Amino acid sequence: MKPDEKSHGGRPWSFDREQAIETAMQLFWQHGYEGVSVGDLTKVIGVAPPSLYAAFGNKAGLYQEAVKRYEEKYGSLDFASVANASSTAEAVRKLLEGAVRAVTDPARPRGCMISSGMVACHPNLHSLALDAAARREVLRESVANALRPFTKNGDEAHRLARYVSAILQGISIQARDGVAKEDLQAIVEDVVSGLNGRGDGNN
Amino acid sequence: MKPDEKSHGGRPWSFDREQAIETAMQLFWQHGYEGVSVGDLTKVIGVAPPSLYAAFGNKAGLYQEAVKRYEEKYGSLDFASVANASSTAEAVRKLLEGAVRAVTDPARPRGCMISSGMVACHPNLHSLALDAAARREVLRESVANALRPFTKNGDEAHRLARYVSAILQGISIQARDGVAKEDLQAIVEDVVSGLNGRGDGNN
DNA sequence: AGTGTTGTTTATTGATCGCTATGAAACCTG
DNA sequence: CAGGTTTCATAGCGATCAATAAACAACACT
Repeated sequence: MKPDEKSHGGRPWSFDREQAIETAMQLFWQHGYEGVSVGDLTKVIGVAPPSLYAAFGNKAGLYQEAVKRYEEKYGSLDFASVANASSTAEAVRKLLEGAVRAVTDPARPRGCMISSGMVACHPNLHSLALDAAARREVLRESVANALRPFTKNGDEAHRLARYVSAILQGISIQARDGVAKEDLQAIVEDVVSGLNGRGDGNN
Repeated sequence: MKPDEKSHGGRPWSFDREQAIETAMQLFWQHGYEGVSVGDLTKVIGVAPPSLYAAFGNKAGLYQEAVKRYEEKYGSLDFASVANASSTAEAVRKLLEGAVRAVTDPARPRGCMISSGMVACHPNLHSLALDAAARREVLRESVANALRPFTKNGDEAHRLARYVSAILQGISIQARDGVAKEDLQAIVEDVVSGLNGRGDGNN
């Protein structure tokens, strides 16, 4: 059984499941899967190993929950702001400016858990690497969907989305490296000015 | 003493130092520092731990040698081809096309050991992470130098170099994810066409 | 109160981590 | 060959890895 499920009696959980996931997410976000041990997790969460294993199965299970939480609460791009953009360039600017704000938020670990997470790992963790790649693919797909109204066809949307995704990944790595927010915004400016000058009839 | 240094007698090395570094580089390149154990290294290199430690000091020492070798033999961009470019856009195209060729070379691990290496790690390895960030910084600086002749001033070169570096990082991650070479080339096309249309007087 | 259920605590498990002490083996010089 | 030097392979170091067995503690229901 997991915390906060209805039970037929029994000792209550001594820790909040959501808060444990939040804490684990922060650690994995900052140091990666291989950079965080179960010992680190139990120490920071303030709970003994058996409780973690009872709640999440194993380390990978907790990681998956952490990534899920990240996607839901921190990792999503500002697709809403794209809706009322007046051009491709403006739409891309909205997306990228929101991403720059997110990856440089001083209240959070730097970078994006999806765009620059699980880039390389031990062969035993290959399935986790595949999952990470799949999440980047999903992210790219959602970018393509958001940009679709501004493109001639679906192919162009997908192509543009791959370009934008590359920028997101680069911005994420540079944010982790400590690059200043203004420098990341300058990248966005370069992207946008390139799109503006292209003359594709959508600006 | 290290392999291939002149000695006053003694048992010869049973393995070639350069080849050991090459093998280690392949492993670190593919799986990252934390994704490769000393056991993996000794197994693939075909040598017992004490020999590795005698030759390289410790795991991090071998890693540094591996990165050095990577930078010298695999990681450098094609700056020579930039020299005779006729515009900013053409110069950037040369750099990025060379990078796409490199990160998708079927004879090598995918991605770039610098651009998308050591992105996150355990706090104990923080110095290695700093080193990785510094190498990305050096790479960006060399891109700036290469593009300087095509820009109005140094600031513009640095700014453009950061943009190009972000693309390199994105391309590297996507290459690791298995994205097709043509799709990565399409990203380059988008970058170049953006630079061409910008009308900065250098195309 | 008594019973069943569930989570917690404590103390480990076997495996693997990075790394090394020891002594035999293989080379040079004389 | 003998003496000196250096690397080798064996074996194992303490520490940490992810994960768990067993016993205790805290709840709901009867």
